[in-house]
Amino acid sequence: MSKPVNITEIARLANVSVATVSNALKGKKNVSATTRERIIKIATSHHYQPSMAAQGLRTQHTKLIGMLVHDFQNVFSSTIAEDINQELHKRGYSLVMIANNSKRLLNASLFDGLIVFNYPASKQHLESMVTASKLPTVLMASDSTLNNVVNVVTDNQQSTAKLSQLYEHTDHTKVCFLTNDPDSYNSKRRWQTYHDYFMRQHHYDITPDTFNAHFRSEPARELALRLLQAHQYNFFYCLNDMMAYGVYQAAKALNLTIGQDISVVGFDNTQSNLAIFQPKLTTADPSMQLWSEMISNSLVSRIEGQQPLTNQTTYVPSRVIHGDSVHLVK
Amino acid sequence: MSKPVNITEIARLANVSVATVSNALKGKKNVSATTRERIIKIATSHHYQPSMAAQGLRTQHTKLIGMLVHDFQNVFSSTIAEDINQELHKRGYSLVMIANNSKRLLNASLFDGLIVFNYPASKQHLESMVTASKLPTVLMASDSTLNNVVNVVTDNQQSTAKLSQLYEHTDHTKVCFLTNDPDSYNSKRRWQTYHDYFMRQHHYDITPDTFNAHFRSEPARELALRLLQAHQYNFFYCLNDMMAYGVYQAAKALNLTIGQDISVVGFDNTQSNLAIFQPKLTTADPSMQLWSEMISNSLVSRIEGQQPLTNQTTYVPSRVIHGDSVHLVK
DNA sequence: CTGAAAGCGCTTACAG
DNA sequence: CTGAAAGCGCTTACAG
Repeated sequence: MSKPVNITEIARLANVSVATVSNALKGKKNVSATTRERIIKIATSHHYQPSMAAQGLRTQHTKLIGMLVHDFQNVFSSTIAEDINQELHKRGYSLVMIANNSKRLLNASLFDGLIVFNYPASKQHLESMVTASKLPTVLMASDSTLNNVVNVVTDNQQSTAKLSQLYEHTDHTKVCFLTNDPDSYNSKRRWQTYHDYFMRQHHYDITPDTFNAHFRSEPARELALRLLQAHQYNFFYCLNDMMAYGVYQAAKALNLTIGQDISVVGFDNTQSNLAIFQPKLTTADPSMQLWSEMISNSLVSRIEGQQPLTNQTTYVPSRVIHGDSVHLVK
Repeated sequence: MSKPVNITEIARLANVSVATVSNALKGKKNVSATTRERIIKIATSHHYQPSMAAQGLRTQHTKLIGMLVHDFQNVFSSTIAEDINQELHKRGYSLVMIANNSKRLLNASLFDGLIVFNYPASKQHLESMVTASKLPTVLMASDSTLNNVVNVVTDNQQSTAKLSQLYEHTDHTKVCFLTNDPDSYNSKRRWQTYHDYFMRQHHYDITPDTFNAHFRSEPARELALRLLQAHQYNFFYCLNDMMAYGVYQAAKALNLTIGQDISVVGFDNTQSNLAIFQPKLTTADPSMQLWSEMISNSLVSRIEGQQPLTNQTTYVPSRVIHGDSVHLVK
C-alpha cells in the first residue's frame, strides 16, 4: 500500500520549492496566480492533504478539541457532543471523542483544548489529569478552581429550587431522593438544594430518605420496587432522568399509575431524544444549544489568546418542563 | 500558560542525551539500570508524555483508529463504538470518534486505520473518501471491493430469511415493509431477502407494499398512523428497530395492541439498551461483541502487515430474538 | 515572486 | 552503555 503524497512530491511535480507549495495552498499572497493555480491543480488531483502530525509539530496547534467521555454509549454525552461539534466546526475546530481508556491522548500534544464530560472520579484525580496537559479545558460538571480550567455547568440550583416547590401542590408527601455517588458534582449540588429547601420550608432533614441509585435506571428500578412494595414513599425526586425511568418501570411492574398513585420528578430532559416516558416526565431542561455555545466560546477564546469573557464557573440556565408525572391537587 | 515538558528538557534534567531518554522510556535494553531509573523518575515527576505529532511524524504510525459516524447521537453507533473501543484497547490502539463534518481528518495522516459506520452517502462518494486516505479500512455496511477496504457487515440474509418465515404462522397477512433510502446497504440487502422469499413462497411481489421511512422512528410513526387508519396493513416488517418503535407509537395512539391487533418485526436489537418496546419486539440481534472483535482483528492485522485472515466481506452472524410482537396462530 | 534553511519533538541506525 | 546526527513533513522568517 502506497503512502499518501506529501508536500515534497507536489513540489517536485510542480517544479517549485516546498515553500512555494505551502504558500500557494495556504492562500498566502506572495505567489503568482499562474503558479498557484498549477500547484492547486496538481495537489487536488493527487488528493494531497497536509499531514496533521507535521503541521501540528511545526505550528504547535492542531485545531482539534478532545472530548473525554466515560464511555461512548452514554446518551447524554452523545447528545451534547453533537451540538458541541457543530459549534466548534463553525469556529474552525474539529471535535474528537475519546473514551476513558484513551486518557493518554490528553497529554500527547494532540489537542488544542479539552472538554471533560461527567468524569466518574474524584475531583483530585480529574484535576491532576487536566493539569498535566496544560491545555485550556472546560469541565462540564465540576467546580474546579484550576488555572486553565473553566467550569460550564447546568444551573442546578435554580431548577432544583423550582422543582422543590411542586411538593407544596401535591398530596404525595412521603418523599424520597435518588442520587448518584458522592463524587458526582451534579448529584451533590442538586441534593444540597433539595436539602436546603426542605430544611427551610419544613424543618425536615431529607438525609434518611436519600438513596444512591448511581444515576442509572436499573439500580433505580430495583430500589423503587423495594420501596414501593413497602409503601414507604409516594414521591420520588430523581436527580436525573435515567433513574426516573427506573422508577417508571418499577411502578409499571406494580400496576401503579405515575402522576396518580405516585409522583416522579427527574432532571436533564433526556426524554426529548426518545419518548420513553409515559406519562410525560416533569424534569429540568438545560439548554443543550446554549450550553454548547458557551463551552465552545470559552474554549476557543482561550486557545486563541483572547481574554476569556466568562467567569471560572458559568451556569447554563435551565428551565422546568412540566409533564404529568406529579399529582397536583391545589 | 507554559508548554508541556519535552524530551530535550528531560534529557537536560537527567544529564543525558535525548537518545538515551527515548531508549530508557521505551524500555530498550541498551540503558543501564541506574540511568533508566533516574530518567523515569524525572519524566514521571514532570508528567512527561511524548508528543504524538512528533512520534507520529517520525514513526509513521499513531496507534490511533478513527471511527467516522454520521453524527454522535446515533444510539447504534455509540453502542458498537464502545465495544470496538474495548477491543482495540486490548490490541494497543485507541479509538477516536469523529463526525461527518471532520472528514478532513481522515486523510491527514492522523490515523493508522479507519472504521466507517453507516455512511449516509453513495458508495462512490464513500469509496473516494477512503481511497484518498490509503489506510486500512473497515466498512460496517457496504460491499465495496476496494483494495485496502474490508467489509464487516451484519449477516442480513440469514436472519431476514428466518424472520420471513414468521409470516407462515400468523393470520396477519396484510404485510408491508419499511425501508431506508436506496443508498443504504443494509436496507437493500434486507429488502432483497424479503422480496425473494415472498416471490418464491407466495409468488408475490412486495414492491408496492414497500415504504421508505428513512430508518427513523418519527417518519415511521407518521407513515404507520396513515396506513393503520386506512386498515391497509396488519403486519409491519421494519428493516430496523427505530422504525419498529415508530410503529409501536402509532399503534398506541390508535389503541391497537401489538402482537394482537397487528404484528411488528424489527432488526438490530437496539432494544437491549433501553427497554422501550412493550411488548418485547421480535427482531434480529447481530452480536455486537463478535462484530467488534472481527472489525478490530481485521484492522489491526492489516495495519501490522500480517496476512488478513478474513475475506473482503465478512458476515457477522446474527440470531433472531423472539419477542411478543408477532401474533402467532399455528 | 521564489527558494534555501532552520526547526517543531521525536526515533533509530550507527559510531564509539 | 551512551551520544551525535539524520530525517519524518511541514511552516515561516529571511535573502535574493
